This record gives sequence, structure tokens and C-alpha cells, in this order.
Amino acid sequence: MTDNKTFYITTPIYYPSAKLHIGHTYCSVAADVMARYKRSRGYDVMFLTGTDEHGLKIEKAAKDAGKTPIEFLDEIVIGKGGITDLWKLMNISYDRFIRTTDDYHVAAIQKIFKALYDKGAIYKGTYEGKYCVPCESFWTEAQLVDGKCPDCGREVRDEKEEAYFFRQSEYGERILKLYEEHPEFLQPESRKKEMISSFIKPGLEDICVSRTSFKWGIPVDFDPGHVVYVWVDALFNYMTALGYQNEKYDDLAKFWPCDVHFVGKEIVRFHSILWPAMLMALDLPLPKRVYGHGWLVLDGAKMSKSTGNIVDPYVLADTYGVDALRYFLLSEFPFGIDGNFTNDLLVTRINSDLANNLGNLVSRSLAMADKYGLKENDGNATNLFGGKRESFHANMEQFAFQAALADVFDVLSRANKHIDETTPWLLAKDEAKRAELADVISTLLVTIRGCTELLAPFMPDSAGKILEQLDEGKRGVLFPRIIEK
RNA sequence: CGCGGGGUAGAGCAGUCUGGCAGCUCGUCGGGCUCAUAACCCGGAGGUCGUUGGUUCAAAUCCAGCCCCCGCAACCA
Repeated sequence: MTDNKTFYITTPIYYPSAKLHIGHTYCSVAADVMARYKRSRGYDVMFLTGTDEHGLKIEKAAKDAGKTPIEFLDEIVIGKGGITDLWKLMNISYDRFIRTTDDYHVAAIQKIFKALYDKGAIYKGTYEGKYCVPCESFWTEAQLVDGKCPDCGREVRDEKEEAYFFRQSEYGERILKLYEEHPEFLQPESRKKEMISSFIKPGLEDICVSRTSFKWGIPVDFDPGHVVYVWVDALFNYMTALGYQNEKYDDLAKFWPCDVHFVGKEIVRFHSILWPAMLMALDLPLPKRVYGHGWLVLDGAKMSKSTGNIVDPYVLADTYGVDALRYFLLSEFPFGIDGNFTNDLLVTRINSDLANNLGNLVSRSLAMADKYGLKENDGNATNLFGGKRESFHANMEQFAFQAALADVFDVLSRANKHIDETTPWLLAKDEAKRAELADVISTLLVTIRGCTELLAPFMPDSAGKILEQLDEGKRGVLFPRIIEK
């Protein structure tokens, strides 16, 4: 019995008001690669993902669809072609999936809300906002379009409602101290700059955590009419899913504090300010790292359900293959900043890296091994890795997926070059050079195997296929070249 | 003076933290090879690193200013 190292990683809980697009897939693939990588390094991994299922938008979307909220949600989350299906297709190896409508979570949030209230971290006040009567919706000043309701375009008016607030304003100093003492807490560095100058330095505001103007939420059990509003509900999923304030699970001691939350850049604020503040209020340990990754943008514009410029991951996976898509997402764009998604880029990347470099290397190496009757251990392999293996691991630890992959593909290029330099087809014509030939074949197969191990977290299926070709004599084209019409 | 990000070869991007020959992929031009998925290998052309000034033996990198593009501004990964 060994006391295994643990690694706890999360994605955001996605808001299922509509089907997910390639941007959500990007985040989940990244987290999955990290989870698989850590497992391969001997860690006991907990990989959590899920859905954030409450709020006005869901309530309205369900109503528009003529369904109850839970019917509507079930269809999008666990229905055919829904979120869990998408993760299955994309090979997302999550260990646990939380829905904020799950009973244990609901009950736990009620206890957490009460605990925050009892500690004085939450108080009752008045929420003031712009209200659209026909839509029954509150909007912030910034959400308004030309001063009017962003949904229906009609006039809004100032309205008030009773609401509970979390005393976020009291935590500015402690959050700054957190950033100072733990520079790794929030990454990349640019996000920290933004948090400090945009929000903390100007002074944090208290944040509304309950509403009475809609019903689809977790009821505040000690104050009927109020439902818990977004962030207490959503952020604590990372702990309730481990058993905090509930009996469903019992992994809190093992996995908390979280090793890393992967989040999109638009919710960095909530994860790096509000979340630690709420944990501080309850004297709970803080997550070790929050990583705010960039967005995939289309022709420079943000992907959005409302503008309709979304890319459907199902179509891409179907057209190009799941592993090719996974590889593309993490090799083409640096994780921390925005990346411009185009089909041409995807095709080019797949052809040059996967088909030409990796696929063709495997193909030509095995063809020679077969033809010359040589196996991996018939000769003495030359190490083609140089320092690339160490560099790969260092990059993975920093979530520099693009750089880590470049390390592996450098080695694969070296292997291709090695063939040209050693000209095995000439060695094969001279029986006296049999040993030399065996060394070349060994070098190639050992290198392919080594690279395959490193690539496995990124392309689990393809890595398996390469191993089958190495070990079981299977043959076949791994990554067909994509010829565009 | 709201905040943040970006501007590097025809295209897409690394490199900037920690100053030291400007690099990668695609495209393009020429050559080589015949094991391989029209693949692979070698070489060439193509850059005032947005701009102005400063620091330095040395600046894409550090400092100051300016221009342009994008995003955010309290529920879109």
C-alpha cells in the first residue's frame, strides 16, 4: 500500500442554456490531457466537471421550450447528443460529474449559505438594478443595449428587491496578500494584473448572492422566497463534489485543496477573488492554483451562442477525428491567450504534424522493420531525445501544452532525419552492415515508443493504435492526409 | 486619462518574465532520396520585430510616450 500523490483538477461547470461549442470543448480537453498526464505520472487523480443548472436563463429557456426546467436540462445534459455524450465522444476521462441540481449539492449549498450567514459574511440588503417588466428580468447597466433590455429591446426601469449580499468588500487586502505570498495562485501573470488593477485596487463591492425575482434556484431555507444566486451555488461545487457538507462523497480530506481550477478568462474574477474570499470567510483551505485560459475566437470575433458564429465540436470530430481535433486544440494555440480558430489551420496542422511527421514516420519505420525482419530490441538504439523529455515534463507542469507538444514533435523530426542520415535501404543491401541496420531500426522503434508515451494523454486512442502496431503487428494508416476539396 | 490583451517574413504563431547570432509551421524557389501516407531530407529567397525616444558593450526583450486592432466593465469556456 503506497501513499499516492494526489491531483485534483476541475473544469468550470458549464451553463447548459444551449448546446456546448468548441470553446467549452477546448477547456475540457485541456483538463483531460492534464488529468491523463498526471495519472501516467503515478498520481491519484480526481478530475471533476459538470453543469451549472440554475438561474433565470434556464428557467426562461425551459419555458420557451414548453418544458419544466429539469426536463429541459436532462435533454441538454444527459440526453442524446448532449453534454455527457460530447465528453464521451471527445474521450474526456472525468472521474466525477456534478450537476448543481443534484440533491446532495442542493442540501449542501443550503448549509453553506446558512453558515456564511451565521458568520456574518452574508447580510440582507437591497438589490437595485434595471428591470424589464415583460421579461421579468433584472439587468446591470452594462448589460443594457442602447439603454434597453438586451432580450426584447424594450424600456427598462429602476427596480429594487430584497437580497442577500456577500461581504466581498472586506477581502481586498487578504486577496492581495494571497497573490503576493502565492504568486502561482493565479496564472497567467497577465490575469493577475487585470484583477488587481480592474477590481481590487478600485475597491471590491459586496456581491449579490440571493434573488427573489425568479424561482429556479436553490431555496434559502431560512428565508422563503429567496433563492441562492449563482456564485455560492456554482463555486462550491468544487467542494460539494468531494463530500463537503454532504454524505454522498467522502474525498474532501484526500483531494482538497484543489491543485488547479481551469477556467475561461471571463470568470477568472470569480475564481480568483470571490472564491478565495468565501473560503476565507469559512476558514477553509484555498485552492492552490487558478489558471485562466484564453478563448478560441473565430475570425477575431468571440464565439457566442447569440451571434451564432459557433463551431460545432461534433462536426469537427466527425470530419477530422477526435484525436486530431484534440491535438489541434492544444498544439496550435498557447493555452493562456486567445487563439484564432480556422479550418485551414486545423487541416494544415493535422497534415503536417500528424500525417506527415508522426504517421508517416511510424509507417516507414514499421515497413522497414517488416521488410528487413528486424525488431525493436535486435539492435542498440541511439537516444534521439536529447533534453526533450525533461523539457516536455517541465512544460506540462506549467500547462504549456503547445511547447510540450513541440518538444515531442522535435524528436519525431529527428527520427525522420535519422533515416535519411543512415540510409537503411542501402545498409540492407550489404549483409556486413546487418548490425548497423538493426541499430537504426531499434532507434526508430524505441523513439516512436517513447514519443507515443508522451503523446498518450493528448491522443489516447491513437497512442493505443501505435502501440498495437509496435507490439501486435497490426498495420494501417493512423492519420490519413486530409485533401480539401 | 476606466482596465486588460495584441501588433515579429506572403499567412498563422513562438520568443519578451530572466537583454546576447530573429525561430517554428504552412506557402514559395531549387536540390536530394526511394524505406514511407505525393510523404521524408538538404539548401535558398522573403523581417527597419507597430512607432518615436531613452538605458546598455548589446534591445523583439528593459524604461517613457504615441498609433492601430481586439476584449472586458459583475452569469457565454
